[in-house]
Amino acid sequence: MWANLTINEESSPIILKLVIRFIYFALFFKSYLMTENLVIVESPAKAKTIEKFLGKDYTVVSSFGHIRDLSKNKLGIEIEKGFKPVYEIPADKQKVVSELKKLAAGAKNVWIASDEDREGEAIAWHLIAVLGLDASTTKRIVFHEITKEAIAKAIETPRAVNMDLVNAQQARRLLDRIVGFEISPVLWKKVQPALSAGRVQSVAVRLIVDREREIIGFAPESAFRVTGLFNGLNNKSEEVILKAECTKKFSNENEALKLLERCAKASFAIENISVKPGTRSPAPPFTTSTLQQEAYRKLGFSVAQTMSVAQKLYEAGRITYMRTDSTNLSSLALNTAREVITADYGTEYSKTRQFKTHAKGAQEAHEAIRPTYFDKKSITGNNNEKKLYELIWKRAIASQMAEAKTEKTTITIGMNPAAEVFTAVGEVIRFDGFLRVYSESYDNVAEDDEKTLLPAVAKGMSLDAVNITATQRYTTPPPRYTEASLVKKLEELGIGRPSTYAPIISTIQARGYVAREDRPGEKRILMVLTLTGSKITKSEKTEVAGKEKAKLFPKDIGIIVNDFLTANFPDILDYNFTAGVEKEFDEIAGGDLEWGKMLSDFYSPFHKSVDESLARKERMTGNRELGNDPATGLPVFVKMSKYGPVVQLGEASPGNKPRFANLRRDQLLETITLEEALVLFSLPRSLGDYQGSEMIVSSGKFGPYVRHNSKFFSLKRGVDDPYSITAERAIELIVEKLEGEKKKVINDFGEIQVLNGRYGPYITMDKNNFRIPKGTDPATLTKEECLKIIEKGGQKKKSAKPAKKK
DNA sequence: CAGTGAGCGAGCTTCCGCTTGACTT
Repeated sequence: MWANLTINEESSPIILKLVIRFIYFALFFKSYLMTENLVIVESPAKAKTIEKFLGKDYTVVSSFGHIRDLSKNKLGIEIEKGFKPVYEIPADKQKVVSELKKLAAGAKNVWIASDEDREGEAIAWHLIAVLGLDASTTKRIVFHEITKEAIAKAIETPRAVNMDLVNAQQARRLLDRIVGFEISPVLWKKVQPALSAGRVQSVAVRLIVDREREIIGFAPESAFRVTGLFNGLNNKSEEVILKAECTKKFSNENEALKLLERCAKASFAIENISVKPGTRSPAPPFTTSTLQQEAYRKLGFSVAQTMSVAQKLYEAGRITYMRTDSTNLSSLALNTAREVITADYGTEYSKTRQFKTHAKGAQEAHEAIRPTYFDKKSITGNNNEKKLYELIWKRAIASQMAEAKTEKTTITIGMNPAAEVFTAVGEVIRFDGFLRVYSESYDNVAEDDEKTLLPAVAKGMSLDAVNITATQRYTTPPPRYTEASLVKKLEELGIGRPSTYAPIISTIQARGYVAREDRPGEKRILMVLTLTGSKITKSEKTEVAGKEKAKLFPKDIGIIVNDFLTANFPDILDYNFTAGVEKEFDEIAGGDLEWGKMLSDFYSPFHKSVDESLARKERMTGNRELGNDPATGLPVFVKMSKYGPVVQLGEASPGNKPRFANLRRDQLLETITLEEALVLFSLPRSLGDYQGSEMIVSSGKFGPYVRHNSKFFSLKRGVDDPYSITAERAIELIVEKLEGEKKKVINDFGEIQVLNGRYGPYITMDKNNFRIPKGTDPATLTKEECLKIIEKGGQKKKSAKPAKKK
């Protein structure tokens, strides 16, 4: 859009200024006078592309998504007037709207080309209303792919706005507003201020809380897994080595020992060899959700990071739209993919196919995510952009390639006298097909599950056991969600949309309901029995269990809110609630249900439970009594205080303030024990003297610290623990920080200092920092030179601090 | 830069889905 041209007039010479003004003027007139046809789409990048296809008679502009919404701070629904919505133009949309109004007034025809889904139809309807267009002459057009043919076809077949679809959107919007704006205030009263609830976020939190409880309740069981290493001579007299696993697992050490004893006296031979051909098919091209999952697994991107990199690629014209639930590819894409595959890999590698979209509630307004031009294997850009682009390219290309042909071989080794059998499974790829380009990653793949090529052996061949090992294995609880696996689960449940997956993840963290955390895990001892020759030895092995990296953990406030909501609003917290209302939205869209009726049927029972939950007196604090402190005999409680989860020693009474201590990050009100709680009262504690002053370790506003000589030294997160830190380690921290501070000072002129900072050397005076010009050696700067730099830098606007949220 | 933790009451918080820039260090 011309208004988005950013040329800095101030810094240009006068002649250039005039030229720039002329260009603005010309563009202004082009839009006003010469526009036969004004086409409005949702995204500015899309507008740019389409304008190229449509030629000079068309001006294509963007609405930047929705232009009107329910009022920001009030409910915005007149419930007693049959759920009449009160729409407003948000402050940040005023400018777009007034520009669109001007353009529309000067155009002969207005074409509205918002997406062909519920939201897009509503955008079209709002545009007609807000821009004051004539609904009977405004042309509503749609296309699912941005190709010349699709756009030309759309222009030939305009239609009117589909009011049923608009009403389905209004029902969705109002339902979400009612749920969010009626339940959230209940939480402010019953739990804590500034909390929130909603159809989507509350279920997302529930998934994480429910999963955590499964993990808490999980009792690991152990079994013994027996593997053998065999050797023998094949019919070419070559020595072969074969690793095989016993098909049976043994529930205890004694049973495993019994098998090993039998193995010691047994002989082994190959009982059977089975070879089965198989195929593997490529995954569909990316949707938003699968892109987020794979970018997380293969590139380690967070969900938000994936979206911001993808946005860059989209704006640069490298990929198609990145917020989509469709696996569809345009016929143009199918053809160019085929050409690239045939040219690069040969005809036998090409297999053109279209994938069906399985996602629940998919609206398929766009194509799948794919490269705009398949012949571009890589692009210029920063590293992340390159990596994500290549991932998208490979996935889309692979989706149009032939299946891989595999051969799975299973060798069965029998014992004589017969007891158990061992099997070795190997897989070879006979034709790589799409695997030549791309193989999909999966969550939670067992590390020793890899299948390899097996040696050439024949049925009946006798084998010797080099060794046979029985290793204790523990069952593992269901995995905690990562950002990406949560998105996958939400999509399966039909909850949330491609444009909201990333915001959902950030909302539930911003509210403090869940947090992305690591856990070091705990060492666990495994029993190992080994048979070598005829001797059985017993040994131990350790493994780390429960180690977590960047997983979503529920926090106490999330658990309390979740329990309150599931108790008071079970229907809305039901995993199938969205699926149910989506069905009704579909009925509204099909003209089979009146949207006002749907809302009123929902509202009466819902509003009743809002009133009932408010009427109950008690507040939710997660209060739990753990027992009595053996030292003082006082009762020990845990609960959610105004500032977070605490343990409390003794009851509060007039004149007696009980002791409080914060829970640690990795503790929950629900699971903390009396012993663990009592440890929390051991802070602040003395670590003895260092250089004649006492070291006191405690935990403050910014986490645990050591205080020495009235200076503070933070403990290292994930390394040090205030309850167990030793004096030696504390001294290390003190020395390290003091030395670092020494290095930080390059030159000290009193009120002016030259310092080494995170972003390199800088000058500081009166708490204001100034950048040192490139090419200047900071060590040689004199006080006068520093003053000059400060004077120059002082002219720049003092940067306003970002608004602080408390 | 290194606590708070009760209760009262003013005034504030909040939803989901479409879209991009703002904004720093």
